[in-house]
Amino acid sequence: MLLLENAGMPELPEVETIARSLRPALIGRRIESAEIRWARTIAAPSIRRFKQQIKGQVIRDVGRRAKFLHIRLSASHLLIHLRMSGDLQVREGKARPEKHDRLIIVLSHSPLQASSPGWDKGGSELTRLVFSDARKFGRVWLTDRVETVTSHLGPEPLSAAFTPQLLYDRLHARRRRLKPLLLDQTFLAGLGNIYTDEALHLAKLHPLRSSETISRRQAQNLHGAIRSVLKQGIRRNGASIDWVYRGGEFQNHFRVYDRRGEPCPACGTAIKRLVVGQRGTHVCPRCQRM
DNA sequence: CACGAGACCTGTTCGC
DNA sequence: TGCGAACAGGTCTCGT
Repeated sequence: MLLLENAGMPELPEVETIARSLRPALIGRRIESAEIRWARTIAAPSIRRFKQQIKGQVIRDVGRRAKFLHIRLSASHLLIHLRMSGDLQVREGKARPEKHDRLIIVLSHSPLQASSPGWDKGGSELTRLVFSDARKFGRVWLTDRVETVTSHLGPEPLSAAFTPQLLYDRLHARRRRLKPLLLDQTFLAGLGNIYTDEALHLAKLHPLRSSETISRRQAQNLHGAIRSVLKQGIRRNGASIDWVYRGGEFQNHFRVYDRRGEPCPACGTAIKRLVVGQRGTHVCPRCQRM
């Protein structure tokens, strides 16, 4: 039995990593059926229509928009948000469903695409795309128009449209503390708790700084820092910590996140943990002053 | 508009 | 060892 496991978690680099690993395994496969094991996982449409509409569609591409996984089908789009504990796996073979499996999509095996030659010669083995999610926060949409789900999102931080000037303008259009603002997906789409802390430290900005006080120079630094930490995260296949561990290794390169009491990589001062907007927040008290 | 608290959920780790 | 508290990568809604 082949298991294609992923870094099951939430921020942009992790979702990008998952999209890249799933793409070759899924493109060209046909959906035979869908089994929903936790009803609330399906955000839209109704479970009945979801099952009915997804059946028979062919997977054309796998990509990402912000933290949404975007699976383009022949006649519609499957959008998946992993939230806190979601994970996507391609499973081959007939193992029993696991405890946290919330949605199981049965795929027909295309003989031209056998992922492991010599295995599964007859194409009789089942292949499944499984959405597992211990905390049940994750959501899945099946829709004709991607924008019905993603229209509220701000700019993609790695796109050409996201410029230092744009960031500066958006920061000055608001009067909010930097950390919650960067986590706000309508302001910028893709950052989560880890990469926000990392970017603010790299830019030497305090998470409580008010957005309209940021200078052009600081906005430029923040812009560079955001792109830098996201690219690094992708290069390292995302971050994996605690019990939701999978393949990434960016956790071995954190500057401040989850490093309370450890030395700042820039100046050696002990990292502090505070709570901002109910989220654990990590700062170097020396590098990041108000 | 900005912000805090509470919800939604389960599992692991911490502190006594 | 046991047990409740605290905490977790996200986002939504409500009240101030």
